[in-house]
Amino acid sequence: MSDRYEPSTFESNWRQRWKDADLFKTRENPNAPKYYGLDFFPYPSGAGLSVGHCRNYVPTDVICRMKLMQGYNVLHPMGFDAFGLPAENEAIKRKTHPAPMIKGYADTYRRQMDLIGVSYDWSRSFSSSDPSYYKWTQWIFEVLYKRGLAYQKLAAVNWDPVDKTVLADEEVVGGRAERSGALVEKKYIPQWFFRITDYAQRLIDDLDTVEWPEGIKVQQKNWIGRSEGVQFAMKVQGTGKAEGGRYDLDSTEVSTSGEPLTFEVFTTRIDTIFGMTFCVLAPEHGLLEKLLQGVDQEHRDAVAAYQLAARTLSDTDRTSTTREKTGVFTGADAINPANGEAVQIWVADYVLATYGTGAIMAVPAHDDRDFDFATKFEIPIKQVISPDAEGTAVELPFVSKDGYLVNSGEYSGLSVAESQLGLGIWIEGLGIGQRKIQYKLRDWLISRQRYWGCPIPVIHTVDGEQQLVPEDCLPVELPMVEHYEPTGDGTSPLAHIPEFVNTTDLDGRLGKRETDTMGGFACSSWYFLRFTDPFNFNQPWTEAAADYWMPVDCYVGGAEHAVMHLLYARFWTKVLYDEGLIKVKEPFQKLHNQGQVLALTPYRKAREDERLNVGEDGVLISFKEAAELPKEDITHRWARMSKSKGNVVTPEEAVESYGADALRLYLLFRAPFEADIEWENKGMSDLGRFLSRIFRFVDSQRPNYVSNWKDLLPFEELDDRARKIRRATHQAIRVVTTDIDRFAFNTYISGLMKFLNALNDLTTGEADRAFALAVSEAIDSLILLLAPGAPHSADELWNSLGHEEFTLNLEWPQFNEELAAEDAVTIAVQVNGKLRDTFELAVGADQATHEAAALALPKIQQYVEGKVIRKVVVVSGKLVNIVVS
RNA sequence: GCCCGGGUGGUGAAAUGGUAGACACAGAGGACUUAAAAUCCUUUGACUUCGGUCGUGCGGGUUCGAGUCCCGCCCCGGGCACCA
Repeated sequence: MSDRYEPSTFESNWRQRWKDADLFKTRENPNAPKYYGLDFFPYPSGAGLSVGHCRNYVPTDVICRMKLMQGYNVLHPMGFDAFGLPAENEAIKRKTHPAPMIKGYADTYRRQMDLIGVSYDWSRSFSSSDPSYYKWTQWIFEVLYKRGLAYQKLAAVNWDPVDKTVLADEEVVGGRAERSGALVEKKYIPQWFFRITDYAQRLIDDLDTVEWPEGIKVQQKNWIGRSEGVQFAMKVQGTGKAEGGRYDLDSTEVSTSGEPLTFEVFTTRIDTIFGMTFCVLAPEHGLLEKLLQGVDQEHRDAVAAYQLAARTLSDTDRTSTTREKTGVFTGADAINPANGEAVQIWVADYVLATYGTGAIMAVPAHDDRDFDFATKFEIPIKQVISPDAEGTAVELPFVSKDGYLVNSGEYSGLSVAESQLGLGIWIEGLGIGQRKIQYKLRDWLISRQRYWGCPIPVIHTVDGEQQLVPEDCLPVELPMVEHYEPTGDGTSPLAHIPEFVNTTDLDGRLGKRETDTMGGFACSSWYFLRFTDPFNFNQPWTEAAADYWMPVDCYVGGAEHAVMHLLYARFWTKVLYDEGLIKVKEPFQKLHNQGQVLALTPYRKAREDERLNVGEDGVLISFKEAAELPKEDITHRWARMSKSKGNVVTPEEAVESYGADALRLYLLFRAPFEADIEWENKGMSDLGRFLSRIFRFVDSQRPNYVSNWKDLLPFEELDDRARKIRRATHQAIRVVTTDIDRFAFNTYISGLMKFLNALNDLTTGEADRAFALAVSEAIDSLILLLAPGAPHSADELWNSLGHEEFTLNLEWPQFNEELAAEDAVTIAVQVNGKLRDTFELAVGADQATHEAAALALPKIQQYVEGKVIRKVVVVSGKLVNIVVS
């Protein structure tokens, strides 16, 4: 063996030997605890992996390898999120079919993952587009359907009337189709939804039971958007007789049938109800049709025109915050139930039809949006909240909830909190409304009018009824066809394949299959369950397998999935729990988000005729281009590694030039796991040098190596040097074990470096028997502690000492607190909190000894002389602080 | 605008309220070498009258003691964005 790290001479050999030995096959020893380590389900893109993608695979691998050595049964699988739009678009571009294409890409991913030595059990691998997998995706769809959680309803899509196609939100720019330039319309077509809103509260509550980054939990909570408020009915003035109440509804400014028209509003600020000076209905509000019958022609036309405009505007533009508020008066008034005053009813698109009731009470004095609107349309503004109980007038809008009511009848003088409760109860007592909890969360739209996805297992009968495809007829297979491109009429390409569409229903009559497919997020919402039992032909998983392996102990991936994937997977897990199919309510016990890998990327200054996108201060150029331009025209910036930026370093390049273990250690060492890495190839050679130092150390100590040190060391009389070697060893075991457990991989590696430095310092001079035994323990420990991070090198080193086993099959070293303990510590001495001196003290000395020793120091006496000692703080084993005055 | 992260030497970074800068990189000096590479050793926060003084984005506070806790700001990154 060499005395340096020469990856080309051994790394690929070890990978072959691991493969031949089936080393990574999941072991299921009875009585052993389990550990389930999982990386996010990747979509295998044609660009292949970059070293950036390895950022999460390597740390998960390190922790799984350590857990295995610690005696756990480890499940560490990998598969591919193959269905979905990215794959289909790529296949269309390449004029090929997505199935073979994605298979090829997945093979590349697998080859690259193997190349860096990640210990995946490939025997459990699958793709979400495998019929044997999506059969069960459909089966779970049916579970949801039967529980009333999957339903079809009309929903708006962006429709391009020229290209006759459905557009994604990002394909609509300024209300026009990016490609055709046509004014985009909202088209209502039936779409499938999952009723995730039923689970809103549980999705909030159970976040308390998982160990996730706090930021991700907050993002999910914000997304679900719970708010507490009051929903109540408003009556339209003059549209009915008063029911003996306090309102004068006999006015006939607006007259219709005689039935009072009402609409509901939701507010979180019921305390401001006396400040309501108008109401706003969303342009899509259902009341408008009736309401308009009773108003004059002029108002009717204005509202109709406004509604038309709202319909053609894209959601993105409509909700742009920079846009000035728009709206029209309906000509009708409503009654404020709090004080009986008439308030104008307006229509404006700043009120969303899809949230709450699609109508609001507007209180311009205490709401920014209402204030803007009232100012523009010269609607009265009435202050009803004041920062103090005296009712001081303040600059409006005053939106703080820290205040007191004024001009609010009998509620004047109460605090916001008190009056919210009181007014809520009053409204309920009046029978016109109730306190209510609203969520921003919408139902999950899963329909895609696209080919490359999991077919929805529904049959539409001639009577227009829906039937589920019976379980024994699953999966509804995606037909292999040559043409699968979007069709131009807004329907799925599947709708144009008669052999697919035409079928018989459960009663033997002609029926039509559902032709929408499920969006990719459905497929990735349960794959972690399938990994527990991936080739079960009869069930999605066996109870025993899921009960044993679930939940995922450690789930690792990018923070960009903070909401969507993680929320959907949690939702499905809860539904499956409710159905009694699994025993966990949450799928992922611990979650970790890796930082990004950034690469230095060249940009050039914009030319005079060029306009840059917002937030950009240069034009992205290739490295080739950068080499040709004058230096002063180029700036380099750190940008996320991606093929489109041309700044990618591939695992192949890294392994070829620096070695897989050097790459792995560099990824671990360069920065904390959660932090971004600024990539530098040189960093890999730095870590390669560290590996070389280990090889050199082992090589130099080989003559002293005693392989059965374990049997002999306990009986050996140790001198000071041997004791120090053992201390360094056990301290290293302690720090490495805890660092890997707490996901601190950078300090894991620096712990190894420190250990090696200590060993190099301690292994000088003559070798005796005690030394040889202590060094042998140190060598074994060093190799084993290195093994999760640099498995090729560890196996090579272990082998070079005459051993046959794979390090992965060895036991993880245990540390002994007594051996790791220092016998003397350095005590810091402070005077008034400032460090003045230090001294050595035996471990375990009492407080009086600390204090006496500190005060005896000449330097300290100088500082204390002539002053009164007020107090002496002693932290045993750490410091003495003398407070003088 | 709101919500999350983060701001520590020349650089990447460490640090359960207890000696700030561990571990590396880069720099400087030296050893080995004909020379280079590789390797090894020493040194490296700033200032200093060599006694010390100052230092973790800024300003306050709590504490015997604050990078760490609290309050108010500034800057950078990310998420949400008219959700009533």
